[in-house]
Amino acid sequence: MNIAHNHAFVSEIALPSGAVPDLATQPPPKHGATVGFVYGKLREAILRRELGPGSRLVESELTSRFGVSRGPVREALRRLAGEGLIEHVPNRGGRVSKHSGADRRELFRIRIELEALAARRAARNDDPIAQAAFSQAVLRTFDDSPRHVAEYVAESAAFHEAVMTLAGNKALQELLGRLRLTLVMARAREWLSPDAILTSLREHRAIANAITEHDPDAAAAAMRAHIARAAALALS
Amino acid sequence: MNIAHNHAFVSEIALPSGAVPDLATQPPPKHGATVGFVYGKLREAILRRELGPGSRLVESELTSRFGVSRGPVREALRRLAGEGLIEHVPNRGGRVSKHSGADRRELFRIRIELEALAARRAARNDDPIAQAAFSQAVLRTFDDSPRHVAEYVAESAAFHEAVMTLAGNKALQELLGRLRLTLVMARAREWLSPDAILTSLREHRAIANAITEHDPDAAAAAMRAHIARAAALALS
DNA sequence: CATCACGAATTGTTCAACAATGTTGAGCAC
DNA sequence: GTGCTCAACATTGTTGAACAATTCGTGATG
Repeated sequence: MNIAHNHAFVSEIALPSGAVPDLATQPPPKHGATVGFVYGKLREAILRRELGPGSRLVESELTSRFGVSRGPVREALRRLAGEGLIEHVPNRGGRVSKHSGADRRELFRIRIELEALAARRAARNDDPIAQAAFSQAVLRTFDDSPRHVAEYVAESAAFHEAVMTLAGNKALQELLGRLRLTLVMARAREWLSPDAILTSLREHRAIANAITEHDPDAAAAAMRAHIARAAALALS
Repeated sequence: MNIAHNHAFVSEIALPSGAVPDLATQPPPKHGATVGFVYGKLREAILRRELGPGSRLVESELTSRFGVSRGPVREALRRLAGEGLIEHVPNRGGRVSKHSGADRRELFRIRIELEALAARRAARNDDPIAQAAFSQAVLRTFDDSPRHVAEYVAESAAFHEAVMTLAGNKALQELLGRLRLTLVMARAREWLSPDAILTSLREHRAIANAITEHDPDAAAAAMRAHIARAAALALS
């Protein structure tokens, strides 16, 4: 076997410097956490693009790199495959998924519908406790001070999370979480300008207002517009 | 351990007669198909309610019953858990999921949005080949002769499949397939009267017409109405 | 009656082996 | 050189046995 093949895990990674990812160093945690450990590490590596699209994920590589046995590795791979982050071909193992532009557009179309549904349901929620929690959670949205990109990415995730929570649809939350959109969103830094951040922030505000004013249609429409605009930016 | 516990797989099943499910008899198929085999058998048993909600799924039981080792069984269980058919509690194993009425309503709300999106996208598709395939696939819809429930369930699934295909959104198709709604739909026999079948059929027709006439809004609206009505029936 | 230790049942993980499949590359015919 | 066959080789799929860790019921103990 040739060199490139044997060192796939290292050689196919596109890293700025030659540093090998520190996937190996940590000790695998307690009993019952091994699968999650491997899953999390791989997921991170994929989202960070340390494992680029198309990279092979060879079980023996992973076992030695993480210091765990094949069982948990296989289960972690199955899980990643179930979420679409890797593709699994029988007898040929897993590779990190590649996503075409069309794929990403499809994903955003779905996300628009699901998030709009969440906004609509959230606006319909009349539980005062949940409402209070929501207001609390979206407080930051009404702060105009500038943020760094990383800050805003986290803030935005929290906002959408809050809407989802107020919507009170567990299945929806779970589904959206599993949507491979993570792959696209992970590159938010690349297209989020200070201007774009401000626009997004204002849109968040409009959505939050529509929700607290119990206007489902307005909330859904605002959310639609918000995601559609973000999608256009992300897909450009 | 007590009797009920050791025989959980059999004793907790709600079967009309005392017949033991024939899960054991078949030989596990070829290399590379073991996980899928176990997964499929379990999925079937769950959808058939041979494994009722709350039933425990003990690994050792399954290994002996299917004649495979724990590895594939665990992977099949993880997969079922990923799709929400079973719940997996660390160190306590899997149980068949129970779904509350609220859960089912949530699922239908999601399905309405996703199917409406599919109908809208399908109506927008202007590829003549795909259109021809669609027309071909939905031909049966325009046949008024009566059907048995089982026939119609399959026919309906094919119809929605055809819409999804014409929509050309793989992610959507996959997502909807994974939606635990299978659990609810599996009991369609119970609430599908001949009248309900006729109504559904006419709705399918309306949807198909809107799609072939390239009217996205009408198609989406018709699909919404169709699913909403079916949901109301299924949730009653 | 609370609680605590014990043990059985079960899951989580490891390890070593082998079977089945896919891939590669060298040699061979054309 | 091109295309083919075929035999290593790499990798996945599965098995089986073992052991560690965790949960839970139960009975002893205070």
